Amino acid sequence: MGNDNGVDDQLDAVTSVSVHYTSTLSSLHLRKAKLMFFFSRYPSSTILRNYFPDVKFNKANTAQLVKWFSNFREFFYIQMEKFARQHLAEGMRSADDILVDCDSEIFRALNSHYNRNNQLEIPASFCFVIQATLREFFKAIQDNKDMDPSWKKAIYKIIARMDDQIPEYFKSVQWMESLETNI
DNA sequence: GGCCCCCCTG
DNA sequence: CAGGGGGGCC
Repeated sequence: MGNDNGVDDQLDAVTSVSVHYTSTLSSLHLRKAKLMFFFSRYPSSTILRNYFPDVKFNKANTAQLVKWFSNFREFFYIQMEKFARQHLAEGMRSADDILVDCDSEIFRALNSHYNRNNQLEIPASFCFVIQATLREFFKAIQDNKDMDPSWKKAIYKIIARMDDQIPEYFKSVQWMESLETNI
C-alpha cells in the first residue's frame, strides 16, 4: 500500500515539517480531543482518524480515543441534567426561559473542563447546543419523562444531530503542538 | 464476530 | 479517564 509504518518521520503534506508518528495517545492529544468536543459530540472513528494525522492507529488506540469522547459526553450530560433540575427547583416554568451564552454558569463549568487554559475561542454554536440540550432535559423532567429508565435516549438522539464541522486547522500537527506552549 | 454506545465503577 | 459489562446493529 506504500504505507511505511516503520518510518518515524515523514513529510506533513500541509506544513512540510517532519512529523513524529506515534501509536501512543499523549496528554496533548487528549487536550486537543477536548477542544474538538466543542464542535462535535459524536465524531465517528473515521473522522477521528483523519483529525489525528500524527497517530498510527490500531484497534486499541482507536477504542481509547472513541472512549474519550464517550467520557466527554457523560460529563456533558451530567452537567446538563444537574442544571436543568436546578432551574426547575428555582421555579422556572418554561424551557424557553433558558438562555445560554458565554457568561452563563453552565458555560463556565464546561469550559473549565474541556478548555482549562482557554486555548480556544469557543464557537457560538456550542452555546446553542448547550442551550438546546438544557431545554430538552428541562422539558423531559418537567413532563416526568425521567420516570422512564431510558428517557435520555431521545435527548441523545437530538443532540447527536447537532454536530458541527471540526475546523481544518485541528489537523495541523504544528497547531496541536502549539497547545503545549500555551500553558 | 466487530463496532459503537451507554452504564457503572474506581 | 480507564475497565468491564450489557445491548443494539450490520
